[in-house]
Amino acid sequence: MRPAPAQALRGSLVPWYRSVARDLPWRQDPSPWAVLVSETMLQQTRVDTVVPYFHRFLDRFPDAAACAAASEDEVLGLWQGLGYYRRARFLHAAAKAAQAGFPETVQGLRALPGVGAYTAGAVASIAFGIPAAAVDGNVERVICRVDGFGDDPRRAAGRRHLQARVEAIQDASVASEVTQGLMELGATVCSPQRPDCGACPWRAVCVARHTDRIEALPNLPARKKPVAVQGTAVVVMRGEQVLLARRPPGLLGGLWEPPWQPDPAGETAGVAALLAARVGLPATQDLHPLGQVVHVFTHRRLTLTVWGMAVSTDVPTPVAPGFYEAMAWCPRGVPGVALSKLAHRILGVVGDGESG
DNA sequence: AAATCGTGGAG
DNA sequence: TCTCCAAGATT
Repeated sequence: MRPAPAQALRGSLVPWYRSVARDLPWRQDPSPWAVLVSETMLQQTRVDTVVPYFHRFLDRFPDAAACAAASEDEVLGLWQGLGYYRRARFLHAAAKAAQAGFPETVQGLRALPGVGAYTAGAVASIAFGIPAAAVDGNVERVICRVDGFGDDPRRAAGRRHLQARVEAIQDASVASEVTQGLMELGATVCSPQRPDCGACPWRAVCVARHTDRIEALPNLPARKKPVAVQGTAVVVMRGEQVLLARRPPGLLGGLWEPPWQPDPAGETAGVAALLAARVGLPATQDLHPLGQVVHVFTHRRLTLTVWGMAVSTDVPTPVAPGFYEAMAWCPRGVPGVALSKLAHRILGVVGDGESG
């Protein structure tokens, strides 16, 4: 069995998409800015998770100019809890870059910060009707299966193959429908496990289905498990205020949190006092253990021992030591800065102690 | 090429 | 509880 002609795939895909397309918020107003925001938020993130963030973000920033005029802290504030926070900083930078004129070509879009091959193709096709390929995880899976493509689609040769195949399926008259139809098919029918082949517009021509390789494709390398890391956090209270620190670019970059650090070589003893001293706080004999927090990132499984400490109200704001960009005393209830889920969990340990 | 970078839902 | 992994980009 040979792969189906691109024209035949397009011909059955587009009518199918028009008949089943979900009513998603970014499909109501496919303006370039709204599409860029949605595509950025949707990177490695589920639709159901993104929807409320998308509404809040576009409500505050209806266009790129509004976002460009805002502070990075405010943009991060609208992103808190969504993860992969670098996306928010990139989007903010892209909004500023777009003040010179929103790019209307694949090349121009690709030059925006945080916009890679997929996002450039998605915005070009959905917002501008350009017949560009947008190969995300859904499209990768759908194409590998319909073609019975057994190579690793993430390697350079595989990526080129998928890119060319989708470009062949594309057409200027239905560019948006092809891009969204391919993703809709992967998201709602051709799922990673137990795909609903009976509902697939391509069931008659799917090579994987006819050779019983549906579950085996796409042929992806096994992913690695997160590495276990131990660390120590310090929650310093000054009356009703808690000490928060702003992280540098990288992990949770730009977000605020109670200070923490990985334990050096598995040593836990004295790390809390060391951390407090580094932050420039007075006598640390008040330090007491409050509990533990476990937080799993994509590549790290972090177990933090949380210590508590109270200082008098005349203690000034500590000087940010090396790692952190800044420190501040913030109201514990409504800090007013962007916090990660990890930070919330650390602060939650204090709440648990008080209520229990 | 391989690491890095969050979070939560589903099975 | 454990595994998988989701509309990726960058270095």
